[in-house]
Amino acid sequence: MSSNLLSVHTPSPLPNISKTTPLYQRIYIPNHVYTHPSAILLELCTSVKELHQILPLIIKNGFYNEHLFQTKLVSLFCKFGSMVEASRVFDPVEQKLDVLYHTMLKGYAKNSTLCDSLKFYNRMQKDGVNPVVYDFTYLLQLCGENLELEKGREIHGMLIVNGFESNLFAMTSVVNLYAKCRKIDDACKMFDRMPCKDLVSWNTVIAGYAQNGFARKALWLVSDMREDGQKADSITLVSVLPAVADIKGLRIGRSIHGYAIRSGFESMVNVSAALLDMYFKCGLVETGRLVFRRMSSKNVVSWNTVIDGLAQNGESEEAFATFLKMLDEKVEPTNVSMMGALHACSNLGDLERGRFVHRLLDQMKFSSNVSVMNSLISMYTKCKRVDIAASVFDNLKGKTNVTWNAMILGYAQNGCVNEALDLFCTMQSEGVKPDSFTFVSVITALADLSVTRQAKWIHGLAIRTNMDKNVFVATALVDMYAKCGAIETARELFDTMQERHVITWNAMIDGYGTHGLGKAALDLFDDMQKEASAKPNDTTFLSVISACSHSGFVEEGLYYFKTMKEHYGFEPSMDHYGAMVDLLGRAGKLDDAWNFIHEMPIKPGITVLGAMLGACKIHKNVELGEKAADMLFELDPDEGGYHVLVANMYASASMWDKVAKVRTAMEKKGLHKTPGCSLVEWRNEVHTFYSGSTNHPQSKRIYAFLETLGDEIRAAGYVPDTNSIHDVEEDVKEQLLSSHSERLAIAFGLLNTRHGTTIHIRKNLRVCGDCHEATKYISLVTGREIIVRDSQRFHHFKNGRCSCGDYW
DNA sequence: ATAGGGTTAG
Repeated sequence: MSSNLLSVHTPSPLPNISKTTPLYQRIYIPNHVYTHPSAILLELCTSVKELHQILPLIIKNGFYNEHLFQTKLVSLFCKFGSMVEASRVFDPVEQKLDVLYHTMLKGYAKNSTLCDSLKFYNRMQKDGVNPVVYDFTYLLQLCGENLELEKGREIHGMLIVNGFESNLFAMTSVVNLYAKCRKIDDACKMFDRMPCKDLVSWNTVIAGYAQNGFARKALWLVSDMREDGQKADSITLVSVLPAVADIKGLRIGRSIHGYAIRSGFESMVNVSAALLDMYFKCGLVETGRLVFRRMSSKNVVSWNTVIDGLAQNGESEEAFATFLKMLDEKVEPTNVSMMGALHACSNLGDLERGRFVHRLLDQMKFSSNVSVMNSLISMYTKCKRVDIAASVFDNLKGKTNVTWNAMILGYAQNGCVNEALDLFCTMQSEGVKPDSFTFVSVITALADLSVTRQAKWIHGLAIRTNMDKNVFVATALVDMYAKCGAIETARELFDTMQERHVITWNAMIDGYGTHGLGKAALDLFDDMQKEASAKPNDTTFLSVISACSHSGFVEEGLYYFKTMKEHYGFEPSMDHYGAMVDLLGRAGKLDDAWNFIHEMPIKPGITVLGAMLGACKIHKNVELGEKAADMLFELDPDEGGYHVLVANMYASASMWDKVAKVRTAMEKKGLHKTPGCSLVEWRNEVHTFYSGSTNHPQSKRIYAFLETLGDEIRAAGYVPDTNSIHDVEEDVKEQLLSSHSERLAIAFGLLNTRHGTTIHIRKNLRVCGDCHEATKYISLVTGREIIVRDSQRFHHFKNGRCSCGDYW
């Protein structure tokens, strides 16, 4: 027996004794009323072990057969989670009081399965004990937690049989049961039937609506509740604030905050955490910071909320710094803290700090927490290290469907389509059911690949598993078809969707944009503005502006940029500025683009300067191009593509010494030109061609065909643009150009498909000017339609013209 | 009897 348990003679830990305390629990000491020491000892117990140490004392004093001691013992064993010990006390009792049964039932409900609890309930009935309200509330709570709707309905029935139909407590539990089982209409019906309602029942139904996605209804109920004469308490606030966050109802959120301050609930950690979360979800970072700073008491939850809130609002540097500050202030991090820190590292793409968190969570024994490990996998894939992610994945025990999804998505986002598909199959063979997340990941991977056959396969699978009803999945399908060049199919799917989300509209608008169908994109955007269910967001405007850019709609682009800022109040991001520079630059308004860059309120980033450089290359403006390149390389982009762009710009102006300089600089930095690669699908197989490659089985035939084709298109008026090549003879230059990967792929397609078949090509880089010109003529002389998807957009070649109108 | 930070999607 531990010494502190024996030192009960000090009066301080004694519970107060009231007039209703049974006499046999008291002993009399002159001038003082004290509880019997054995009872006090029981009160002080905190574990089964300590309880066993007290037991001999109780037996020695002859209290073991006292009903109250028996009940207390059972209740304590139940509290400590040991139903075996509780039964050991319960079973031998000969004359069991009803209260002993009720205590046992509570124990079962808290510690055991629903099945065991119901078994005990049946035994209790057989023994002739009448159930009390609490028996039902505990059983219903258990049903709610385990989403056991059918069993819950049975208990609801039993409760009516026993006459508790209008009991406040019982009915509140019933309302809670239906709400938890996502039967909010039933919950509401029961709530309406309640003859009188108190704060708890109002809170229950409010939380029910909030958790079932009916945010506005939840907010309505709060005012109904106040009309009913109930004052919102901290639980009401904590229940309703997530609903405010759901609908980004800042105004109502602020007024709730005001009420929290006036009523004094704001000082409660859980209330202020809910407020914090609401502000971050509404995007009010500054207010979030303020609330956090003002919090008089912070706990782990408050820290975690701020860390993740910052990460979600693009303040990942600050999020990570906050995580470190939390460690510094000796707040013990939880799994949620680790996930927040990993989230920040993912956003930053910072492998170094990501690895630091990995080491930390190994030390702190979080490696067995699946959720943390899922975030870890995601972090490594976002930092482009699928290899490390895969090793974490392989070694992880107790994978959930989320783990599989994170890994499949990781592969998909890193261009490892085959690995993603393989894992998708393995997942199913191991009996893990793919969900909407899985489908979105796989569809994204296939969109990248643009293989029609596989596109149809996953679409079919989505239909068979009823996944196509999910908005995210359906949107991914729309995006995939658009990326496969099947823009009409994408639109058909879009039109048949029952529910459309902002992202659905964005995907379709973007699809039209990349196909050069600017008019269709803008028409759709008009439709969207008429639709009440989908409000445009900042991404919508990015798609709209880039659609204008691809179609040369300069005026319209400028108009929508203005509308976005002034009418919709969206602050332009770096991507928006990039799209605007692209819009002006592509259209040849290089000076306007350059001025635009200088008038930007933020420092131009890589996307902006890259767009400027690209425009300078197209329009052969070396002077501005050099300036843009200088600013760009100061930002140190780790991509070889920009150097190649500069080199090509100099080449097209025949400035060969400068070309050589850029090449040397590239070598020094260890950057390489990404080799050009084109894919074409034929007879259920994907054929890959690299620039100048001769390893294809049909290689000889292809090159021979290209030569005759070359003669034909030259006869039709094609003039090779050999300006961009130096150091070799004219005929070799022409040969080099005609062996670009897309030409090989096109030749292969023409040779192997029937006349009239459209040829689909997928290229990893931007189509070069000469190939673009040549393909126009090829479409003319062969009478074939050729669709090329390059890294920027689609080109539909038909009758000697391209859909991009030479805007690309 | 009521709530309470969180893992994968564009």
